[in-house]
Amino acid sequence: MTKPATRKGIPAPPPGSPGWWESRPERATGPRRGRPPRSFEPIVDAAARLVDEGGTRSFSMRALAERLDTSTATLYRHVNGRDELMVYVLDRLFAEIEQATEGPDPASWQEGARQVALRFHQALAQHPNLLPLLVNQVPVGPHALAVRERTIAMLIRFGFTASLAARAFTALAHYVIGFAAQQLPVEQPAPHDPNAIVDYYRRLDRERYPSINAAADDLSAVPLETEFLEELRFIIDGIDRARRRT
Amino acid sequence: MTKPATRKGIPAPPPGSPGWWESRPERATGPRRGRPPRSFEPIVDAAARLVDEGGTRSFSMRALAERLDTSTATLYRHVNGRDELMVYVLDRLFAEIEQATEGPDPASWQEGARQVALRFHQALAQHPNLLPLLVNQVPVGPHALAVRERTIAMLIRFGFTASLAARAFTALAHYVIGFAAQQLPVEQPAPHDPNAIVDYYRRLDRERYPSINAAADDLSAVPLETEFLEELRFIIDGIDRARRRT
DNA sequence: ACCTGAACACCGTTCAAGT
DNA sequence: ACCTGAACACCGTTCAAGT
Repeated sequence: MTKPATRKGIPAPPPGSPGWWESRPERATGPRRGRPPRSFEPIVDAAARLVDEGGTRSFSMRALAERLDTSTATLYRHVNGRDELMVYVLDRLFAEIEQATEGPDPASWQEGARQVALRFHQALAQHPNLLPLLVNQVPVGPHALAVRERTIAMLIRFGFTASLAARAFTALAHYVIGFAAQQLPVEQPAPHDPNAIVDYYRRLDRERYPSINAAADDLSAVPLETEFLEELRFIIDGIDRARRRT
Repeated sequence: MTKPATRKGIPAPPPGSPGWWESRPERATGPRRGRPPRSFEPIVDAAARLVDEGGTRSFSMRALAERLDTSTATLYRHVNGRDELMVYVLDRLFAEIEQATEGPDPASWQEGARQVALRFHQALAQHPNLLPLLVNQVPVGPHALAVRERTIAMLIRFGFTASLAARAFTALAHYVIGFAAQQLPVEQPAPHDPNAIVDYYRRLDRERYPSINAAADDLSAVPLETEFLEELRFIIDGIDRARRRT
């Protein structure tokens, strides 16, 4: 576990004793500006780091307060609660994806769609512990909206109707999220063996599960990103067929 | 909240007082059989019902013990812990999906694939609170394996290679799970307005998000299952193109 | 042999009381 | 004005002690 070490054994000097105020960290050095020194953004920063390291499950307001050398009650003066905090932690993920939608148009819309989906997948693969935040939460933070807007606009420039473009974007997002949910090692600090599930399939009774067995050998040889791209091609090809129909 | 009413105000008769043993519920009426009266299965049953009603987040071993009129310590004599319990609760979902894979072969593999995916989707729509159990858990319970085996076997009978059949099944599962994660109201006992997100999009600055706005009107008119089926067609059409290449 | 009250080490959130 | 210790009402899990 990556829980920060407790300070329980090392109590801070009691209030009033010499130097107790100096021991408070991150004191504003100058006069107060518009924002207090430990305002919203640094809290989200620290929360994102904690979730990245230990997962949403082990994340706690107490651990966050500890990391920021403050109390949970102080956190609640800047943030409306754990759930709200997680909304902003999730938008941090889309800041990384946003880059993939910048720059000039790709050679084809297929290439553009592939790039956004792949970048989304890679961002999740790099921060798998953020995935649970995508369950029951359509990302509507500013970075998430930017990714959505630019991708749909790109498809429209390539001749998509607005409604098919939106449907295509959503289908891609659904696939990326489902893939991550099933294939990425979420909140398992123990070393995650990607072949464990294939081994499990292979050890199954061959008579009872002949087709699963027949496919298991093939599955094990393929790296995760190849599998992602092969399945992704299904969707992009299917979108292409729908586009030709319009 | 659907938490069962606490018995705190109404303590059971103290051990030793007359009739205290009789107040214990579900006592085996006959002699003990191989299994104790409150063994694994009834515990999973009750757990599945609790998760269905209140979600994984509000589910607790204490609430489960209360519902079964026993103590948490007793639960731990039959079950290895909350996580193990959730594995078996999830397999309950696949028992419902299994039916869709029984019976004679469909007219086409497309029809068969569509049916399994739709049934999976409908099972999740009926039990949305089970969805978080699909994050980071490839379902390997007996019913989940049966669905996997029969679907892959069906595709093989229609001329698929084993590896393409497995990839197709996985792609469909990923899509269904991702769709459910984003579109189904998970653990929100408050009335969930499916148009809320579309309204949110429509209220966005039209200059900053012109493409999102252009698509929003179309999205709102379509019922959830239609959207599911339209996106599903992308994948099935894409699988078809891959099949023709082999 | 089987069960459980009570404990242990945690949670998210709030508020009276401090400076 | 700003901060926080301590409390409240919870968790999952364990174990000594009961019958």
